[in-house]
Amino acid sequence: MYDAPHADGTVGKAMQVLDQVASFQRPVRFSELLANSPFPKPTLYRFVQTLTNQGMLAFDAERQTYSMGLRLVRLAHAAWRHSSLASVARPFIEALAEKIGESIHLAQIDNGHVLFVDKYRVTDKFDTLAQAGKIAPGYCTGVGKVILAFMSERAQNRALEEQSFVAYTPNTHRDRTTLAAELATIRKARVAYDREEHELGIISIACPILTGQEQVVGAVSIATSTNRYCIDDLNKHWPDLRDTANSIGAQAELWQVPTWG
Amino acid sequence: MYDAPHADGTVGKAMQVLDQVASFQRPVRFSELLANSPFPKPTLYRFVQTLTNQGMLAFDAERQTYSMGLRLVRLAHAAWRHSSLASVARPFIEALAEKIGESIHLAQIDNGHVLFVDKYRVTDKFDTLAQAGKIAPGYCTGVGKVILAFMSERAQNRALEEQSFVAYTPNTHRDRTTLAAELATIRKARVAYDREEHELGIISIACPILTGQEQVVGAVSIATSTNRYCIDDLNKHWPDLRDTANSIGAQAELWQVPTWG
DNA sequence: ATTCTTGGTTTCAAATAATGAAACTCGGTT
DNA sequence: AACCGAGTTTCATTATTTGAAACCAAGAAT
Repeated sequence: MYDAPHADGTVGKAMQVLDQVASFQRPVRFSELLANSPFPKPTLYRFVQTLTNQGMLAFDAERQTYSMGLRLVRLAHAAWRHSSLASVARPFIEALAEKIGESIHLAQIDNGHVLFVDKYRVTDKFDTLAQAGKIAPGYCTGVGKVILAFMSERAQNRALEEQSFVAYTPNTHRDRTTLAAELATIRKARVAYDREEHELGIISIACPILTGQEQVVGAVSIATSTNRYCIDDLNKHWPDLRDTANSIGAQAELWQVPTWG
Repeated sequence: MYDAPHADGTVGKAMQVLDQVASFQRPVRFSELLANSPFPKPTLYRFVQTLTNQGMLAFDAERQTYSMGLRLVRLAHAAWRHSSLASVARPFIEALAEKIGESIHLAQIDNGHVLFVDKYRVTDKFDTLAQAGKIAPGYCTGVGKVILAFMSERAQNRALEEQSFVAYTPNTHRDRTTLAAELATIRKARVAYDREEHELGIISIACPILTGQEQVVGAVSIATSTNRYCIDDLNKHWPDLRDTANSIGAQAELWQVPTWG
């Protein structure tokens, strides 16, 4: 077996339980958790208790179900402001969105996953938490592919290793080889396209957000629907998108210093 | 001393550390944490290590600082959708905002704290994470006071007990007695006002969100600036605000059942 | 150069907390 | 009345956490 996300101590196990609860996309009963848990009944029981006490989980006594706790919202607020690109990126994204009038996505890497940290929709402007925090597969989204393409070889391998390829649409990559080929191309071209690979009717163009030393920290994309535009149309926005990505990258490096103002 | 959020086990302590990092509103060095930590150096060190491994904290090697980790954003996404009123409340808030054209706030209680879970600004519509997750003092905001007023006596006492009164403006309540008097009034009137008690120039009107059994689950408010409107103007919107709050309360109870659709 | 500090990391035996098999409780069956 | 199944508690065993002390590296002071 591979190195696995080996539990570091009790805390690690507890976080594992948190993840498990989150993975059900709905309130969940203890017995359901137990069914796919590596932990024996009393152990799991105590974890769930503790986490509920701590406000990391919420227990609905009425329905005897657990869901994620509000304390997480409080903590995530800080995370979003200090560890995500979103706060730095907002003005740039806003400017870009105003200019071209399409939805803009901002994504980051979280432990191999592509994590959406912000979203600007033309219709209702920023729509953060409803969309942010969502995770998406890396191999079939614009932002995901461009991030993968610019990862270090080591990190890329690790990410691809544990990737299982689900065919969301006829265009979705089905295995590692075809994907690897495209990633190489993307790295050269410095731009990635999603040609209805994740959802039929949705296409996007994505650019990497890089540090001075060419380290990927995230990606921005313009997404649209095929009944409005085609890839070639999106391509016209490439210079703007690239500039936005660069500005965000530059700004991200400058920041951090005055974070404690 | 009072009952304190007594650590339940190792996990509880780790969460305490998370809170501590969040409480600094900026990336923080290990030594700074150590300075106000109840834990001895190696213990704290290991917690911080573990949490970083787990993605609950993020370590900036460059600057040797810790901040909140992105994993929290992912987890909070689920929390927000399943445990907060926000997802249920959105359509109602949106409707109200459209109708009256002022900012709407939605707040909930998280372990005694008033937690903002959503915010709709006229200018840029929803602005969730930038504002949501923020905590605000209960005794000097509209939503806070109305929530306190409708709490059970026990819960209210506990909340007030540990409240320290900071005088943000000349209008802020300075002690428990004057506040208690107003809370009684609020409970009767079923509406609370913030008369520039938290920030000069900002006033608001707030209604409680109640369950069928008159349990507070949160509050909605309309906020505006004194150079646009006065309390009397806000009062004209009271019926609309009350109706919105009631609708949200009703809807919140209906929901939960089909959460797993 | 050499010594002192300060901030961070590691060791290791003792103290503590987590563990899980089994037993128990409590509604709701059969 | 016996029987479930889901949830909860016990308690002796085991594994983890704990923290005093020692260590290390890199600046600052001598």
